[in-house]
Amino acid sequence: MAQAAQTGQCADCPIRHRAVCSKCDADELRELEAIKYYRTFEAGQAVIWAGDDMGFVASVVSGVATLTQTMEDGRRQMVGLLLPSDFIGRPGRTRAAYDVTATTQVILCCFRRKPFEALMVDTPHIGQRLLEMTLDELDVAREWMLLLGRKTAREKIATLLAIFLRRGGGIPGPSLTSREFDLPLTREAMSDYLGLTLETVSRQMSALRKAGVIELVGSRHVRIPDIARLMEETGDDSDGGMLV
Amino acid sequence: MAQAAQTGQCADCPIRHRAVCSKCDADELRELEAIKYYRTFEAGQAVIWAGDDMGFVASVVSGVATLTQTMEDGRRQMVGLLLPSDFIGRPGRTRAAYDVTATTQVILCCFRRKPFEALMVDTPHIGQRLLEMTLDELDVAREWMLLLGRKTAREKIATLLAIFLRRGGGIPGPSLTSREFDLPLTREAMSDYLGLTLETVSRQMSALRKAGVIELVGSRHVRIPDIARLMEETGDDSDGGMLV
DNA sequence: TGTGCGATTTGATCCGGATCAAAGTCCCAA
DNA sequence: TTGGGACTTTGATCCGGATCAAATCGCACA
Repeated sequence: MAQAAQTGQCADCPIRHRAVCSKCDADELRELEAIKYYRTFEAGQAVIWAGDDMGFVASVVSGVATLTQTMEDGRRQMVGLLLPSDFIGRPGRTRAAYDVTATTQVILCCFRRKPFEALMVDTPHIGQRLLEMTLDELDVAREWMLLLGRKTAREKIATLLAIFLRRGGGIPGPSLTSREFDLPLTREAMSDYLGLTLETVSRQMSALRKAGVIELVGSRHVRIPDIARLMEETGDDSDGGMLV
Repeated sequence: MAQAAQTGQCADCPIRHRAVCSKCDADELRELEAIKYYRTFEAGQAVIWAGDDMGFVASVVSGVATLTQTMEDGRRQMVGLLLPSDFIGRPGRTRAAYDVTATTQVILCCFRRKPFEALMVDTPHIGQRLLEMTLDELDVAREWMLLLGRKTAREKIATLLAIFLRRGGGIPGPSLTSREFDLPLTREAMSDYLGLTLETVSRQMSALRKAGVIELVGSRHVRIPDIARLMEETGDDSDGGMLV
């Protein structure tokens, strides 16, 4: 959205700018235009369940959705956090592999699968853009694996807050050292993200509050008085994550 | 390798068949041929370190290598297991993001980056193939996240053994219910894969041995007397993993 | 045939996060 | 304005896996 605003183009649908057409070439956009439609989901609503037929691919226009995997006995792990401009679905796959759930109101820009795939064949740079995005997602997944496998509960929470900070707004400059925002996830969804229980998430949020790393207004609004201080808690190399 | 043998083509270099050229079209292969070269690494040898300049992309011809991430204090997490036909490197990235290490003798089929990227522009189906492979890797990463976040130590070990079983040989048919193989990883590398300590890996291997789920010949050779029994231990839906 | 060293196993103990339980808070609807 | 329900916090206790420590195995090499 921020980028769209900067270029003055494609204000209503990020996929034009970021997901498919990095140059906004007119001809290809006309094709995409013809097969796109919008859908809105309310907070808590399921977009699709794993195993369901999925006749579309989509780009998140606004709001937050999650990708989760569930084991037979109910253990759950989030495997994707979908923020505006993120892509949902995969060409060539007709059944959803994961549960997709809106955690806030979400607007999706959908493309029917078949025409989208046909368009990809004719338009190499849609495929190129999708490759770039998928490689970025793979990097995200690998950072996430380090978090799940090796970080402590406290580091996990700090890292998640840093991720919201990074993805929610611009990159903080030297003059901007504090930030505040609303958490788009419940404590339970945070626990699904981090591989913890919701009680541990709550306890560690309290611990970070008591340590002065964060301030809480209600349970969902967070203020970070000192971003550098938060980054120290993540276990990551100093501001490595913020520089990418 | 198995597939290459089946088609009777591309016996020496899997990238021809699986990584880049799913059809083995002659013209494109000639181009690839011109920029490819082989490198061999011994067990334990580093292929490249995170942050190093990386002038090539490559396909694993034989052997096993790993992708690992390390935190400042030494905590380590494996984020990729590279088996024959897997691809290393990413177009457009000049510095390695992860440590790559050979865990057995490894032969790589390398392509110098620049010519490879140039070739990708002219040859859409190389890009398409790479997109498919990257999407598959993303699915692997997401399964791995579920393992790291939610599985018990015993389930983790059983899952890893099942992964070796699946990727090491063909898909077991109804008549083939047992299998044996050499572990390509040390206990320590297994612990880096699973987000455990090496002591826990060793203990759980012993536990599975005592329970009759596996048999050990020395510490590295494993026999699985009953694959279905092993699958029960993984925590996954019954044989879901074997059917893909 | 030792000898030394890395890899592995096993034992004892500790601790971080899970589990079980009970309040507390907030918000919406009647 | 109050009652109910979802979400969150906090407390008490437990337990799986980490940590610290010490054998044991296996093998290349003198």
